[in-house]
Amino acid sequence: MRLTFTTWNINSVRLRIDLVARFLKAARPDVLCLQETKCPDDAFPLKRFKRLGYEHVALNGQKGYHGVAIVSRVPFETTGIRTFCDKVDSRHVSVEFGTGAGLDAPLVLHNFYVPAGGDVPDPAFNPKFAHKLAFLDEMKACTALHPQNGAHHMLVGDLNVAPHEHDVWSHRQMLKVVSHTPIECEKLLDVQAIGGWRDVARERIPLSEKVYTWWSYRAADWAAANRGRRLDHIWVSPSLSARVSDFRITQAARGWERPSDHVPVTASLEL
DNA sequence: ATGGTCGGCAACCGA
Repeated sequence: MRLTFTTWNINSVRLRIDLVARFLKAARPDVLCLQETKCPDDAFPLKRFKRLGYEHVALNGQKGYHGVAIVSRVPFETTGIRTFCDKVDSRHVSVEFGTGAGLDAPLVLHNFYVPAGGDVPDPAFNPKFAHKLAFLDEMKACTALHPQNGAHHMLVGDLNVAPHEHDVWSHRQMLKVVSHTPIECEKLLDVQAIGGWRDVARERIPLSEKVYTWWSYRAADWAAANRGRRLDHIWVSPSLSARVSDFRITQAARGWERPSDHVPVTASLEL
């Protein structure tokens, strides 16, 4: 069977629910992982997702900031929420799909919203950057994110780091800009390496090619400037690497009316 | 070199 997964930082799920519906009707992923829902769980637009065919929902929201959600057409069996850096921030939710749906092994899916880290790339002067680095250190130390048993694993989300040279529009001009500083790139790649994760985008698109999933709201013309960054990621365990049959970035969504500054990133797996 | 724009929620904070 084929399962399709999308990750999208929606920057308010309530404000942009019509854009979500537009994407879901066109792309029909089986599973949608959202970040920055900015929505308490009791205000999440459940009915709209149900009408669209997404009846299974795992929520970790909070008022005003952050917030993650997984909505699915396929039932999942268990859900989990992890906290990092002793904060109650809603930055993680996971679900496990069982073999009942036709998979040859269970599949654990982690959805993350890593802290953005503020503006000043020095942890001694900027507590938000210190928090981001500590968050990445905790991800590295988290054994649940070191997939090594018989299950399949995926880790998706807005990781707020563009780790490779061509994950940003200008490596040279971004070296001191939070999201592409050497220390956070190294830490994110450490999380990836210790878990044995495969970066789906970079397994399919050469490192020499520019790839972006985010374009700033502050550009007068985002498409003309094209000063993007690849902040949104889909990682899979080695057991799934050869089963990825499609990967796409829906860049057109950045040009929709009142868009998120992030676009949907989608991978299909043959399970 | 600097400031540029969003969303939440009601003055700024976070991005």
